[in-house]
Amino acid sequence: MKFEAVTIKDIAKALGLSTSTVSRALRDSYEISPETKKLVLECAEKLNYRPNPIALSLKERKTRSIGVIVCEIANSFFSQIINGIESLAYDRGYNVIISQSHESYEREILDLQYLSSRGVDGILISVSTETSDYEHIKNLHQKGLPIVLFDRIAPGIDTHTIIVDNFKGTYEATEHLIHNGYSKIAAISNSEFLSISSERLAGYKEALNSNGIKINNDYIKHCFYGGMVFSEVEEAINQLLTLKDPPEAIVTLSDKLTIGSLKTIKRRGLKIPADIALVGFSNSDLTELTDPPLTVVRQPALEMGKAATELLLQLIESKRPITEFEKRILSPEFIIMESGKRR
Amino acid sequence: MKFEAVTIKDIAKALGLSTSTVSRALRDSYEISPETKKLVLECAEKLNYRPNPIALSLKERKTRSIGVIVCEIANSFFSQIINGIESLAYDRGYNVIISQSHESYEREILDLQYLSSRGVDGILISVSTETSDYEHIKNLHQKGLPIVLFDRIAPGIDTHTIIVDNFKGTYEATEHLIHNGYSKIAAISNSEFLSISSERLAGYKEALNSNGIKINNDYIKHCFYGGMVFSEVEEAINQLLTLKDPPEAIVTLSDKLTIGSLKTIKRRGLKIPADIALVGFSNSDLTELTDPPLTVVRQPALEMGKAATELLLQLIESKRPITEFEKRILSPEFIIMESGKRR
DNA sequence: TTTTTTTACGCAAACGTTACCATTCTCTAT
DNA sequence: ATAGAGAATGGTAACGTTTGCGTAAAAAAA
Repeated sequence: MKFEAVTIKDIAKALGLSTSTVSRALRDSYEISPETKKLVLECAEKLNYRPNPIALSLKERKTRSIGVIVCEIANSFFSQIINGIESLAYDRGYNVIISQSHESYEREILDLQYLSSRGVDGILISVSTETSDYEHIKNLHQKGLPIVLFDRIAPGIDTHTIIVDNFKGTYEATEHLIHNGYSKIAAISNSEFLSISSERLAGYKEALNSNGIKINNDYIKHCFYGGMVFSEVEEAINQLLTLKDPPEAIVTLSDKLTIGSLKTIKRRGLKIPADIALVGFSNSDLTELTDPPLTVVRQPALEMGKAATELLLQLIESKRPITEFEKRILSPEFIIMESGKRR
Repeated sequence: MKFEAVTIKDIAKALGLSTSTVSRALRDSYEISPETKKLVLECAEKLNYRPNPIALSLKERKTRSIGVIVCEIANSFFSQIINGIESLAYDRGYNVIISQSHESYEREILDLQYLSSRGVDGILISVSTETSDYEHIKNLHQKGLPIVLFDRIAPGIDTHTIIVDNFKGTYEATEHLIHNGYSKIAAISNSEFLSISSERLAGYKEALNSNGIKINNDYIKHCFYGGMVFSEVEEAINQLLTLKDPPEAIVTLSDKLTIGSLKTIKRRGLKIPADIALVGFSNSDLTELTDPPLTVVRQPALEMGKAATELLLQLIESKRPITEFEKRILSPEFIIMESGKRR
């Protein structure tokens, strides 16, 4: 059923040449006479010859494709990242193969195995929330497969990493609330395992600290699945609001948590920021349209995707082994709207 | 730099067998004795053998990968679709290779060429807004490459298609406005070339018609880039609002148009629905949180992705040529909130 | 015992391409 | 004249796998 492609052999046969000559002519080798080259090129054009990338892959042991593993595609932040990845990969002639971990450790292992066995030239990965053991990644990396980590970093792997300044993000968000007169500020974070969680929480704590506010551990909630399970967020908010001394403001440390919190708070009939203030990470393009418009920390997702791809291709295409690794940190954008304003 | 994979040869050498025997043992051929099979299997396990899919692809002329072309990944609707595609493809052992057309005809041609030359087994495509000539798709399809069209259909191509009941979507949305007392209802649509545009506009017109409202062509606006260019939407809204007899409600016929319109209307300081009502297509997960909560037509994107993949794999894996094609139409969901309520 | 059948395996070609080595000419310099 | 160099091309192996065909040995039938 599949259509027959024109091969180098067909050209050779048509012209009465050998395949080696044709191959060399196509690659513009100095060994081939100009006339033959012209003949071959014309014939190739006429027959609409397209080199077979699979055959090339087999020979060169390169596939010109890169694998991407994220928890979820249908998430503004990650889809924007993928947009960046795809756009740069496209320019450089690489395919992008997408895999989702759905926040599952097992699935992440399978994805990784699958991609590497499919012979991708390199992998971009943002680890799943369940992942606390990084051996599967480390192993593959030690075997020589180029890997670049982005957003959610796996510690102990010697390679390029690219993240946003998470500390700064929450620091600014928290301080914004403090400057607006809040001092009872809670934080809702992703799983404690994730690098982004500790970095972001550190920013939150430091903002409180340097403004002389004592940290209250009851005000810090972790949602293991980062809001992928809505009830988790609901539960966290409920716990916070039923404390004997409930918080007056909440900082949410990831996109889904922000949206989930907003939804929960509104469903409880509370007004933002009158009853409770809310600021958090989000890359949704609707945050300025919500009620109230959300004050958010926005990550430069497109750039992150591009930068990560840039670094990965650098690793892939480098002749000699690279031992110096870059840790690129992009600055988040802090967009002030209404949801964190003074009451 | 790339790690060496274990091949069938390594196993053969280790066991003093021929590669054919090993190959057959691994495929559990009846020609191989149980003892040899056991030996081979154990050895494969021990050496951590993984079959090389590239070599297989070259031999079988199958890559077990499918290509997807959409205008933009960072769009709720399409990222949800891709989520569906990826999940089903994963289950069936296929890779998903993503390409974006960025609503460009040229780019779509390149994407298609690229994917087919990369040897994907089939393609899922939702055409770009610029595309009005479908020869590039038709050609590939006639050469035998399995293609399934979804959402934005290319006419004149004999294959499976999967769409949402676009007519019904706008019909319901428009009628909802009418039932709420509106009769001056405008429509903002994508490019006239797109199949979804005509289908959705037809629903709008029919709803007006069957409720005895005359169609006013000044009330119908087309945004060629479907809201990818924000100013387009702004312009359309401005034109509508400066008519001598301006509309009192707007139906937006795609996700980006809905969001763009909401943004524009709010920026102009108008209240929804008090000053102007707004309902439209959207798959964003934030529409219930906007101010006001948006009444929307939601497409079952995940299902669409799965269904499209299902149909494509059916095409790919079928032994005999398929001549009977399915046109699957899914029902949209109409979610009533505030933005289309009576004033 | 001899012939036939079955069992269990090896050989080699093929998928499309490239790279190394070899071969045939045609010049040029001695 | 003749070795040597250079130009232009062909032959072949290799990448990893499957598969049709061939064949030795063992088992079954005669």
